[in-house]
Amino acid sequence: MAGKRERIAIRRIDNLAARQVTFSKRHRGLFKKAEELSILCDAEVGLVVFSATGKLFHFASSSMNRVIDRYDSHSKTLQKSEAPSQLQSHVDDSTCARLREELSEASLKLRQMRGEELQRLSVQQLQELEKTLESGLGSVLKTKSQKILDEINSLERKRMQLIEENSRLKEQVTRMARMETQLGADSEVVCEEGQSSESVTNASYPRPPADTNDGGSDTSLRLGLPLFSSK
Amino acid sequence: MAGKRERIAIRRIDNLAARQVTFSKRHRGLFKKAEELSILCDAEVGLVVFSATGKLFHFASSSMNRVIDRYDSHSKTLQKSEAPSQLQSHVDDSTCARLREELSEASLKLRQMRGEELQRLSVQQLQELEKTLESGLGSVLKTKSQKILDEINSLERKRMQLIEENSRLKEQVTRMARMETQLGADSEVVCEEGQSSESVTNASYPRPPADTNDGGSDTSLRLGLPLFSSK
DNA sequence: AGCTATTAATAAGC
DNA sequence: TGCTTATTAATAGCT
Repeated sequence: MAGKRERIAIRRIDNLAARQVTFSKRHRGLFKKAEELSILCDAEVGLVVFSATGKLFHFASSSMNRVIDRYDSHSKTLQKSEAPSQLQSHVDDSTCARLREELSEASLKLRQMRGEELQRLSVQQLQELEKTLESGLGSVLKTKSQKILDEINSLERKRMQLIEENSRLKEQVTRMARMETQLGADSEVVCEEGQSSESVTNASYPRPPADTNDGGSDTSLRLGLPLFSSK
Repeated sequence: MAGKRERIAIRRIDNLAARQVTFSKRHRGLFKKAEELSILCDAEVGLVVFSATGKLFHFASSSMNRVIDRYDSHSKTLQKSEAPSQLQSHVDDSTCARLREELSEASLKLRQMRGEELQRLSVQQLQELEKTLESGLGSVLKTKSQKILDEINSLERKRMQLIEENSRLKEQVTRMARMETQLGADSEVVCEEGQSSESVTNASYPRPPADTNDGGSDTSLRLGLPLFSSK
């Protein structure tokens, strides 16, 4: 009854509860280490963390304001010549309040689309959300399919060009070899390192421009839709 | 040829060289963990460290300015005595700008989750989005199933209560009818409009409280998950 | 800078 | 949220 721990990948933890537990554990660890560093090594440390739910945690070996000031003066050669009463832009508070409201609403919707905080929704609302998600998922799959198709086509085009070029080169090599032969046996020049003309096909070329994304790790791309969409 | 490590006390390391070495090791560890926390737990993290020699190191999951702004606006709830030259509340422009930024970012994400503006995303990003949507959809379906189940159970309970009450009433009616008969045939009082005792079972009751949601239009609720989830 | 012996952090499970 | 344990990760003391 204990920890069968496996190393976890460093990517957003999907499960809400697990994410919160991990946050609680790791944020303690992080703050502890921050404090230790500041004490052991006589460093000035400032650490600010906002949890996914917006809660604020902070630590500063001296004071946060001091750390921030020092940070600003270090990173900024940018002038702060705004001392006088800046009257210009001054967006009023109501605008800001509205922005806050809109933002919190958008955040809630995002969390709900990720499957969190659904309890308060009615069956009707859940139904709508479901429809939205399904439709969104459909678009994503379609777009992904299209992009992959495009990529395949592009690669195919490049391949054909290379094959063509390859043929030309091969022909040229053959021609030159024949000329060599006709000129008599002077000295080996063309096929120096045992590279026969047949192997030209497999010779390595410089990488095609861009698309260096080999990403050899993921062969499990689920397309989820007919590759050749009917659009 | 290796580490006989003893646990060290957390106090300033006197030896300069040792202190610098420890700083170099620990500060890397600290930044790594800060980044991991921000990724794993979807937290916004800002970390600033000045070494004893005055060198600056910093990390921010978003941007340092953003973290500092957010920190300020959080802690600002306490102090009002600032900016003497200006009208007090005056949430400064940078806060507002940050809000705007966050809002537009959230909106974009929302649109993308709904299947819009996907063209700029890479296949990798689309893949991530797909996973998020699928996971969200799963949660929605699960929640919906649960709510529907709850509703069914609730209705069933109410039905049973009504049946019970109905039985009682039926019995009472029968008893009263019998009394009528015994008292002789004075005049018809109980069953005035040809409503026989048998029909009581089908009599209309006032609607059960709440749950007036008849919603007769949608009989196509797709649950999409086993109704009896195993969670 | 590298290299281990050890300690510290922490993923899972209650 | 707190506790426990199996494992992995960080790192103190040397070279």
